[in-house]
Amino acid sequence: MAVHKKEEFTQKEQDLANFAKAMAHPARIAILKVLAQRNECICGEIVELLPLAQSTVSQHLKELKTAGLITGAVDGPRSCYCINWKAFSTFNGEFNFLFTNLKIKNEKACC
Amino acid sequence: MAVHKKEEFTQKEQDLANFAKAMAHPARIAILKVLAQRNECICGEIVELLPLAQSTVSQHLKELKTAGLITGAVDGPRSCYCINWKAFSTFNGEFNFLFTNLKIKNEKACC
DNA sequence: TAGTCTTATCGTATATTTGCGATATAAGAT
DNA sequence: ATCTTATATCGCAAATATACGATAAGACTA
Repeated sequence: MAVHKKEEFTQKEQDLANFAKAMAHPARIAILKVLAQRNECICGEIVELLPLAQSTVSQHLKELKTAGLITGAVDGPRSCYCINWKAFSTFNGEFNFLFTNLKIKNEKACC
Repeated sequence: MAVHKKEEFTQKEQDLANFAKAMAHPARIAILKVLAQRNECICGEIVELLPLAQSTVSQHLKELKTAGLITGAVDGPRSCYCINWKAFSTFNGEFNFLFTNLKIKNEKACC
């Protein structure tokens, strides 16, 4: 039964969904906010700001990195993460293409 | 252990995460696309377009409705769904506030 | 009333996510 | 070499999500 059928949708649909999924947790939104507000990269300082254990934050960072929303580099004994702005603008473009542009064509919702 | 700590984040972080979560599946992206492309409301026609069972599509529609991304109205023996454009523009605004605007302040990522 | 059509919900199996502590890893300091 | 510090990964438990078939609910039709 529970065989996930995600691969039966188009690549763009999957990409958008994956991007959204990476942001689908308040902890990851909070991490992105921290990274966006600092020009320099942040490492375990994020752990101090969040109500989560270090291992959990590390896991969230990994998910964000895997999804391509952030970049990461090892800097000696610490790790440095930054927002991947390019990925965000790609997402924003795709998102707007799918929805915001179509809004202009449509007039009113019927319900 | 696995006590979800979502409620320990700000309301805006939770709202954004919930919105993203509603879009975090290609089937729901596909449903939104269908709804966005038609001026009139669609009902079980969506089932024909997706590689999923009727009950599964109904479940996805319920999630989208619960998250506020779409509106739904019962029209006799069939149900009618429409994109909630207002919710999308709210999300877009919040999203841009958090990330796109901050991008201007920042110059270059360090990694 | 009975039949049909459309949609929602229930029950269930499986997969994935979330979270933590414990432990491993890796680099700099003593 | 050992200690410390910072981060990643492993292993586990609990919570959620995904999907389907079966069934219920509601509204038209005959």
